Amino acid sequence: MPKVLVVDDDANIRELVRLYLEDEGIEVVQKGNGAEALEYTENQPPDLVVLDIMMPGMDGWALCARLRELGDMPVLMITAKGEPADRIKGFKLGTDDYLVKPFDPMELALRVKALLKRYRIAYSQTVRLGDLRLDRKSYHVVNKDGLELTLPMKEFELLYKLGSYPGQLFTRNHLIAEIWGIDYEGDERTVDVHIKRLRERFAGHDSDFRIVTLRGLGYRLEVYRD
Amino acid sequence: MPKVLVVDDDANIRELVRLYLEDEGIEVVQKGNGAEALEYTENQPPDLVVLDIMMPGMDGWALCARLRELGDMPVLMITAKGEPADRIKGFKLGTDDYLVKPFDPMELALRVKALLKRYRIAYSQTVRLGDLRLDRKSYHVVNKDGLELTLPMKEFELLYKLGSYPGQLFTRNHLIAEIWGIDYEGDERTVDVHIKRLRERFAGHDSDFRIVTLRGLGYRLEVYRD
DNA sequence: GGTTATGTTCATATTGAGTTCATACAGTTG
DNA sequence: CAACTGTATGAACTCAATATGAACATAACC
Repeated sequence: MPKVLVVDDDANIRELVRLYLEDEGIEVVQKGNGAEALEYTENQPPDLVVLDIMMPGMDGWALCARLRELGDMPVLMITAKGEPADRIKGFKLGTDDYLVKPFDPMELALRVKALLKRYRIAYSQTVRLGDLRLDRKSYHVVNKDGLELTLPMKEFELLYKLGSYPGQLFTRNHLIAEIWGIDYEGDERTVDVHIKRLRERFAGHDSDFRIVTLRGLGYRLEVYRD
Repeated sequence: MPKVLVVDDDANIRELVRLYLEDEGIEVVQKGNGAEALEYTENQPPDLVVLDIMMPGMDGWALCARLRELGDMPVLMITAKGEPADRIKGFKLGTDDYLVKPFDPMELALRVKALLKRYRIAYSQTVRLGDLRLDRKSYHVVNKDGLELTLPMKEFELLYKLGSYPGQLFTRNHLIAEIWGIDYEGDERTVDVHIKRLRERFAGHDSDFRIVTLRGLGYRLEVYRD
């Protein structure tokens, strides 16, 4: 899950951006000023920065350069200035893309995704399991013939998680922490039940994968074909 | 109906682009080389140009500049080169957006639409749902037989939004942000009520679509026929 | 002003995803 | 091959999320 740092003094805009990016399965961290953004980036550099160039008492261009020194990540600029001169200056400094206010948040999301893709930052909305495709946008499982299957949320998340790292072992705790949240208080056996349901759901489809139990350890998904 | 000129030496790519743009209600004119593109533009300048920068025996950048002299329309560049230097050059010449080959034609269509919107080029916003057509200009829903149905604004916006991205999941938050505005303070359940009204409104018409609930997630519109 | 159309809120009914539980089964170990 | 431990499974149960009907509020219209 890629992490995007959004730097803007306007909390409304930050929230707007967060909403749209999170819908795309992108983690969003918000900072309201350059100092906080720099401090955060020093410790935990994000994968990409969305930066409003016009913030009070701050040189956005300098901030951009400093951020890139720290993390060397792509930066998408937001600017209210539409003058070509400014845009060019931004690009010279190494901005990777820009948007002019007021912008369509959907377009922002599209551009962020395009940047992540261009910079090959691990990010995929979809997971492929043989002929199956898990689409996180629609929570659909689609097979090659276009047959669709809608899974309940937990089942989908579980299969998606397992399928994201085929062959890798996941302990119940790990799965619970990822899907149910770190503060889940319920029974570990719940995972078993969802695994069971996934298994029987894909039993007839002479599957492209199977979920293997590692006794005493957890589960692992194995893909047959590719 | 906006008109877009597509300039590329590869007829396959031109066709691909045409297909996707026409689906969006955009008229497409194709030219295979710069000379033809210039000649056409002199007489009937299009609203926007999609231009492949890498064509044999031709300086794409010069062509871009010449086209803009003639019509001063936005230009979307397609390029196989990903180097920053080239991108900057493109932007200096006044390119408004660009895509790197190989590109997702859907994304191209999205960007073209965004550009048209940004440049306030009249663009009838319609969405097709099977035999239904949602016309955002009149807030009318028209079926194949020409029967019209005027929806209340919120219902229309909701159906329009869902129908713009069929199959895609929309959270309530997302829908509220888009339709009611980011600072809407009201109840999330309001969305449910409008969904319900849409459902019963189109219940009898053995519909072209249906709105599916994804429990815990949101809603999704599914189209049956096309 | 009266009337209708639209939008929102609220109370209640309904659903089904998620969880728990009891039991059966399977793998492991001495 | 017991005895034990971990997992599978079917079914019951729970409860939050959604659907729904209706009241209410507000804007548009005549």
